[in-house]
Amino acid sequence: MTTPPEALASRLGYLLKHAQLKLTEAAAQALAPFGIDGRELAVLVVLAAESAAYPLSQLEAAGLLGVDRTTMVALVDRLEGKGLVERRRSPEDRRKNIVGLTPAGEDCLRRAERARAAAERRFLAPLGKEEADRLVRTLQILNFGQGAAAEAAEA
Amino acid sequence: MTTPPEALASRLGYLLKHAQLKLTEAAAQALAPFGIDGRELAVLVVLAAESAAYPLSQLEAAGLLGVDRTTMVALVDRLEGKGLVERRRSPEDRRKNIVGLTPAGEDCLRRAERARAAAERRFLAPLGKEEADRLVRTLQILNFGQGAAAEAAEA
DNA sequence: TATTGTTATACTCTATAACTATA
DNA sequence: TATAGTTATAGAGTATAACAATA
Repeated sequence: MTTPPEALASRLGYLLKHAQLKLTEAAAQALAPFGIDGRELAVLVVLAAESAAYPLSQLEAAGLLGVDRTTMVALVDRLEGKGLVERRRSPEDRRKNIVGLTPAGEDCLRRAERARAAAERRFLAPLGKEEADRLVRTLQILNFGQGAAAEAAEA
Repeated sequence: MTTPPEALASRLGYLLKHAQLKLTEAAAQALAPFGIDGRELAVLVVLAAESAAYPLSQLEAAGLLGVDRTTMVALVDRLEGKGLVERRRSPEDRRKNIVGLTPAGEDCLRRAERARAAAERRFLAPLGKEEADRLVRTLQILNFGQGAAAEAAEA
């Protein structure tokens, strides 16, 4: 792409969009060896984090990820096809699919997550450590508000 | 959307994506009275800014906007349908379409740009003025590098 | 009747390939 | 031959509507 005119390069919308495109591209490259993309990794992360407390149905996982239940079907289809997650009917409510990581999924998650974090660090490298941390906090405030961002900072 | 789990809420990819979605939504609402969306406004901005120097062809405008020439066709079609831009054949090279704002387009640009800027300020309001400025500079560094971001800061 | 998962369908955004008219 | 604009088409991503199984 040619350098954008100054009139665009100072717009927040442009800056956010292209920063996200650039990061998505970097993450895709980092995750390619594992055969998944960033969205699929996010599914694995949520399933692992929440399943530690209690098993998740497709709909519950979809809610946590902020995707439609029809989108979730395709997402789980792909991950199941790769042998990373498993569906099983809930014994308590036979309408529900409990979705959990397979051992291969757990392994993929661990290694892919390391690769993703490294790509994120490389992406943020032009900023200092302090400025990078501040960016994350600032974006948390914009997304969740002052309170939620402060809570996240504690964790 | 339900609150995302902590494992997602600290990911840069998630934060950038949802900040952009939120801003796009706010901009769409602010621009609705003018019958255009943020991408169409960006086209008007580029045409106005660059046409001041010399008239732009569709392909040149597409390059500045970072979109494909086929995408540009649809974009100009829509704006021409709304009476905001005009195509005319270049006398020097009859393959080229010179694209320029109509008087209605200039008027729409002025007023819509004010509304967009106001929406952007509201979006950034939870941050202080200083933190908002720093966010923009930080994103410029991530997108264009330290040098280009410094130049943009001068302007 | 309502809910979960599923399928079919459609809509947006984007890009590739092929066509046309000009050069 | 190459370029600018156009059209047709296809691929991601997402959402709505309808259906089957279950509650």
